[in-house]
Amino acid sequence: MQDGNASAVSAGEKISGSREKGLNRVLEILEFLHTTQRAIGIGDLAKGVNAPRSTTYTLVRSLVDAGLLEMESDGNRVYFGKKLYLYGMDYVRGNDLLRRGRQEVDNLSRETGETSELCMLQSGRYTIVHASPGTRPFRISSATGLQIPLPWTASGRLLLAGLEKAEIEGMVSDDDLVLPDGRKLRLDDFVADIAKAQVTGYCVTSGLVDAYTKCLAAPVLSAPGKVEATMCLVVPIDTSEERTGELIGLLRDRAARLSIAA
Amino acid sequence: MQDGNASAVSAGEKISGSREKGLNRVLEILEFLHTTQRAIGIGDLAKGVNAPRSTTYTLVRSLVDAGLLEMESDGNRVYFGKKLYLYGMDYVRGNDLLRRGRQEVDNLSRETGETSELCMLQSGRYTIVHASPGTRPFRISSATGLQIPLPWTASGRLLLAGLEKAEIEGMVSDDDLVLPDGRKLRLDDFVADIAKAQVTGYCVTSGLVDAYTKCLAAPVLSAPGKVEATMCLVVPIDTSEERTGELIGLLRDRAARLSIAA
DNA sequence: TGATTTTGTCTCTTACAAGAGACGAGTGTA
DNA sequence: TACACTCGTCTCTTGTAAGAGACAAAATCA
Repeated sequence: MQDGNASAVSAGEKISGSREKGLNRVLEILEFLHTTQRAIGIGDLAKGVNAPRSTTYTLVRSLVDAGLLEMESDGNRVYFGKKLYLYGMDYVRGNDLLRRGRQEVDNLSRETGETSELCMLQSGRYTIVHASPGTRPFRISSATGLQIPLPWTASGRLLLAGLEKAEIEGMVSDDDLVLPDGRKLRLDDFVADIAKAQVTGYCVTSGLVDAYTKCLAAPVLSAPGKVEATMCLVVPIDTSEERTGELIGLLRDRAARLSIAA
Repeated sequence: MQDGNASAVSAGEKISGSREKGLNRVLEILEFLHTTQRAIGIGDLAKGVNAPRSTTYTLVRSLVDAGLLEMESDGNRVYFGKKLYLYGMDYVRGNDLLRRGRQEVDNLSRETGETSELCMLQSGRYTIVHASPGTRPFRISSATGLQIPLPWTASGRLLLAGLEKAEIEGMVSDDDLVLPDGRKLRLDDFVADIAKAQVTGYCVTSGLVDAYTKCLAAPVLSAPGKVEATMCLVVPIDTSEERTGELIGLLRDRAARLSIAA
């Protein structure tokens, strides 16, 4: 319900930018930096998150002092800091699934030569948590941390397994149902896909995110029925039936291996 | 000057806990979780950071919603969340030195079999940014993210190269000068060590952190004279002169390689 | 079983942080 | 040389978030 805050960089946001809580501003700043993926001047940052300049200066100073952000050597632009890296490593350490998942993904893409990813739900959004590029001449795009509408992906269909239709509806906006090429998915079809994927224990989508790839995904379970993550392979759309089948088998095997330990 | 906030879990903190800014509370919470290295109940968390319970609940909810923290499945305890991991990866991506440094460290410990580390200053504190365990039967302790008083380490002597004595004094508390075994270092000796290390271009300390290891370190420069990081090897204290020399040579070579690109 | 602590939620007050805006010092650019 | 920027710092006001505390419900203990 109130996850709207995180989602939009500057969406509705009510009428004006009345008095906003400092912490929220900070969360917006972090999210903004995450999307820009580069250091940015404080003035621009203020514009970007739609915050008053004076406030932004104050907050950024706090964050820099704390080490969550770092000032570029030019003394103006800022980006993520070492502290966030350390906290992130703490997260990895405390999270078996992620640690082992990264490993498996790296193995998988080395063995198959295909792009491989570990995906999870991140506050209601589909997120590529770790990606390994594979060895194809054309590097199939996909960066760690990227967030994509659930209906565009095979993993999305697995991650929502077991949820009520109403819940699914709540997590998918109308925009999400519009594919990159302009086609519009029907929510009912999406829900049906999810149910089907849950039964078959894997999912394949073709030409959804772009016209040249298909996506194979298998679920990683934390408890019977509870999908914690997915592993997936992104392969050229003209990959043969046979090889696709092999890859799915391999993928399901590795995903199942990840599922073993709680 | 005001880095005191991060250092002490519950130190002086002035008389009472008058009205504290939400953001600061959050920073304390993160730091607290970083030191405990495990999920913790919200009540305990409030105690730990010395914050009112009601406030803590509010802040934690915000952070969980934002994905910076995650609620354990028991629905009470919290720990770092996926978002922090993603931000951390952004940091790595945007930071050539760290990315390549991790690589070099991993290589180095594989080649030598010794524990190897990449270290940096983190808001005035010595921090092990990345560590690779080596293959010795006794795993020499050292975890990523660990913070240690500067005077206890060889790297510390290199990282402070070029600073004025006054600056050094400001970054080193009296407690920092007391070694784990109770011996007390003289500040002047420490300052002298730093000057010497700068000239020789490497540093070796024996039996400082513990009686069984010595630490070899070499500086990574971001600009002529500016020490950005150090690489170091932690080896048994009885390692021969000859092998120590070899290792230092190797270390300096790799550190220099890291120094090349800005 | 009742006594005691802990947990999560709510309400109300006021101390104080967020924000508006002014300012002087830089930096282009016409 | 003026003009139009942006940058970093300050001051003052007021809307509001931090905090104290009360509660019911759940858990823990004896």
